[in-house]
This record gives sequence, structure tokens and C-alpha cells, in this order.
Amino acid sequence: MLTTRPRGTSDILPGEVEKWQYVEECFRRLCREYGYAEIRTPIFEHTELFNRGVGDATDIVEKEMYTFRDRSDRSLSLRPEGTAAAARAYLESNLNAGPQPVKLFYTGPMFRYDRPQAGRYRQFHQVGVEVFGSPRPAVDAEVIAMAMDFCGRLGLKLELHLNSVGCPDCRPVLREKLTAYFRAHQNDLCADCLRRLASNPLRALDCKVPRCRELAKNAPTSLDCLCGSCAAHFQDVQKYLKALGIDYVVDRYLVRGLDYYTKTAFEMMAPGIGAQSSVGGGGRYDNLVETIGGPPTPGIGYAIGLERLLLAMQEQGSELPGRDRPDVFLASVDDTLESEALQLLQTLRQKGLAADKDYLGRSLKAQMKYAGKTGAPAVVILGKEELARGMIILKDMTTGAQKEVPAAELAEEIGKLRRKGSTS
RNA sequence: GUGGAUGUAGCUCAGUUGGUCAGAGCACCAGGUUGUGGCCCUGGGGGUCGUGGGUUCGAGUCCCAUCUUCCACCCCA
Repeated sequence: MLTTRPRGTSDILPGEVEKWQYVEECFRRLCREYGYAEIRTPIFEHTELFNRGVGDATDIVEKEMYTFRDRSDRSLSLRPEGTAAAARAYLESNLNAGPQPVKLFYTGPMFRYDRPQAGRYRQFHQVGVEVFGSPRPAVDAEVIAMAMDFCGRLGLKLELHLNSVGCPDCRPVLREKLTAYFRAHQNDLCADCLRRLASNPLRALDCKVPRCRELAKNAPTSLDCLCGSCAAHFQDVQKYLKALGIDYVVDRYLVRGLDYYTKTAFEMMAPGIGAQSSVGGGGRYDNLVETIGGPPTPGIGYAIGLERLLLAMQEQGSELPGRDRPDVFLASVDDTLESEALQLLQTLRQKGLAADKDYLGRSLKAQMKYAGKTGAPAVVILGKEELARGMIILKDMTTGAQKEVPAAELAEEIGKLRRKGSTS
């Protein structure tokens, strides 16, 4: 156990981590362009926040939270998602007193105690955004467009599923209709759905059992019960998406698992990455802020799972960076030149070059071999005779050609090789 | 939480009906004579055969338990 990581977690090692950085950088740039500012919240919160914010009856709260008591007997939980904490911070720091809307983004690890499988881990990573303070459908459109833009920039083609789950005014209507409908067919329902019928009939809509699916096809859905304002809102969102040229399918069986969702719900699906095909999703949560004790405040957001995003990118053959390589590697013909080597290395680095050298006292041959493996486009070789003349050997690793360069011109010459290497 | 599969060197895998079975390729390291990589040749290091029990004269090979990973369900990112 000492040398094994906890179940469902992973080490992101060099070679892999560059891909993460690439995706995260892309997201940051995107957020900047869309006007979202970063917020960093704690990785754990009072358990109560999630109970209230995410919902007591959800699977997340019921059986997936990492909950513990600290030394002062407070019940704390590792965050299972990012929205509740963002809403809490919005209230706690009185961001609701400033200019509205407030547009935030976050990145970081989330934790859910669940059985791991492809695309599902106990510690996973999300990037996400939240907008507080605007009820207008144009915001819904922006948020969805942004999420799709992000995936598009990464070379991904995803299916956008769109639905409206209504508001507290239309929910009871749906619930009633749905319960009546399923009750009339309860002999055909699976055991799970019978249970759902009592707890949350909405969930029966996306049951995977074939027979239930058949039933669900004709069942009333939230779209059949939208109140006037929800229906208009949904129409507007679609109108704006069309104006933006964003393809989507209305998926009336799309039910988001978290209690706080209202009106717009959407999900981005990537077939081909296993059963967990949802790369990201989100929606409107006009009641969340109020639920956790704030003033009525509309909100909308989404979260994207980075593990799944990367899976989908690999599946679809998107370009991802490989391991970072130095600009230049420094080798010396023998270790009596160690001082000179260290000096030169520092000089190169201070000129902005990524430079490295051998630290095992290896032979020149072994140093060259190692240099080749680092992928450095240039190698600088310190030779005694050349050094005496103020010259340094510079080798172009892609052609194998080498020449002597005056020490003063070295950095510039390396720069040329670096540019050549990066464009080829 | 439920069901199924998996687990041999860093990686991909061989290992007959339990008795030289602890191996191969790749990777790693060092050499192939004087101060130079990518090909080739030679040699070397490295594994309590996931872990813990049990059966047996003897188990990587059989049994049980446990852990991991994978697949599906549940649910979600």
C-alpha cells in the first residue's frame, strides 16, 4: 500500500502532464476571451453546503461524498462538484453587491466515491464556469456556445443535447403527469423505476432498460409541461443557438442528476469513449443561491471533465503536445570542465533558453546519447582545445552537422536551431 | 453498492496436464581503443510471478480471501 495510489486516483506524469497543461491553457484563454474571471475555492467545504446545494436526495450526496470530521468535530466534505462552492463564495464575498452578472471560471480536482471504470475516477478534474445574476436566455446561449467553442478548439466533434427541465412552477405539473402515466403502466416497469416512481419519477425517463425506454418514449416529459415563461425561455435559447450556428438535438430525456437545475439543461456527448460518454454538461440553476441562503439569484454554468475530454481527444485523433524538450543540451568532453560547463549553462538559461546537462559524470558518448533522447534540437559541446581559443562546438541534432562558434554568439546560434526545430 | 473479467521484469507478453519456469522483445546501463547521439554488435542490472493464507513431497501453474485495473449496471464529469 505504501507504493500504490488510492483506488480511482492517478498520477499525471511527465509526458502526459503536458497534454493537461495544453488543455488548461486553452481553457484559460477561452475564459479570458469570454470575460470570465478565475475563482479558486477550497477543495473541501462544510458538508452542509453540498447537502443543501447539490441536494440530499442525489446520488452524489447520498453515497458518493468523501465526508470526514476534523479535529474540532466539524463535518467536512471533499468537493464533488464546483457549482455549490462558487455560489457560496459569491454570497460570502458579497459579489452579489457588485456589478452583475458575475462570470466566474474554475479548474481543479473533484472527488466522488464511486466505482471506477473507463472515464470515471474518484479524483477527477473539471474545468467549469458559472454566471450569477442574469436570467436572460442570451446567457444560456453564450455559456453553451463557449463550451462548444472550447471543444471545437481542441479539435473535438461532440453532440450537443439540449433540454429544458422547467422551473418550480412547472415541475409539480410534470411530476403529477409522470406519476400518473407510470402508475398506469407500473406492471411493465423495472424494479429501479418502481423505486424512482416514489422518489423521483423524472429519473425513470432515462432508464436504460429496453422496456422502460419504450414506455418513456410516450411518457410526458418536462417539455410537455413547461409554463409560459419557461417555454419562451427555451425558444429563445434555441433561437440564439441557431443564430450562432450551433448544432444541437433536443433531448427530452436529458435529465440532469443534480437538484439545483432549472430550465436549460445541456450535455456534450462523445460516443466512443465508453459508457461514460458525457464529456461535459451544465444548465441553469435559478434556485441554487436562494437554496443556500442567499437572495433570489439566477445562475447558469457548466462543467467539463478533463479525463473524459482527453479520452475523447485521443479517440478522435486530436493533436496533443508531447513531452517538453529542452532547447539545448550541454555536453563536455571530460569532467575537468565542470565549472566552465556550469557557468555556460547558467548563461544560456539567463538568456531564456531551456538548457540542461549531464549530472552523472558520463562519457561524452553517453552524454550525446542522452541528449538525443531529450529531443533537444541543439547540443553544445565543451572541448578543451576549442575553449582555449574561446570557441564552443554547436551541433545541430537534426542534421548532425556541427561547427565552432565564438562563445559570445552561442545563444543566438542556438536560437536559430531552436526556431528551425520548432517549425519543422 | 451489484455482476463479470484481469494481475508474471519499467512496458508488451511467453510460461506445456503443478516438478531447472523464472523467460523473450522493447526500455534502461556499460562497452565495441584515442573527444560525439539516432543503425548495428556484445555484455550487464532488474521480478518476494498483485498480496495473504491453504492443498501438496513440490505451485507462477490448484483452492480461498483480499487488493488493483478493466467492462457493465447505478449515476455522473
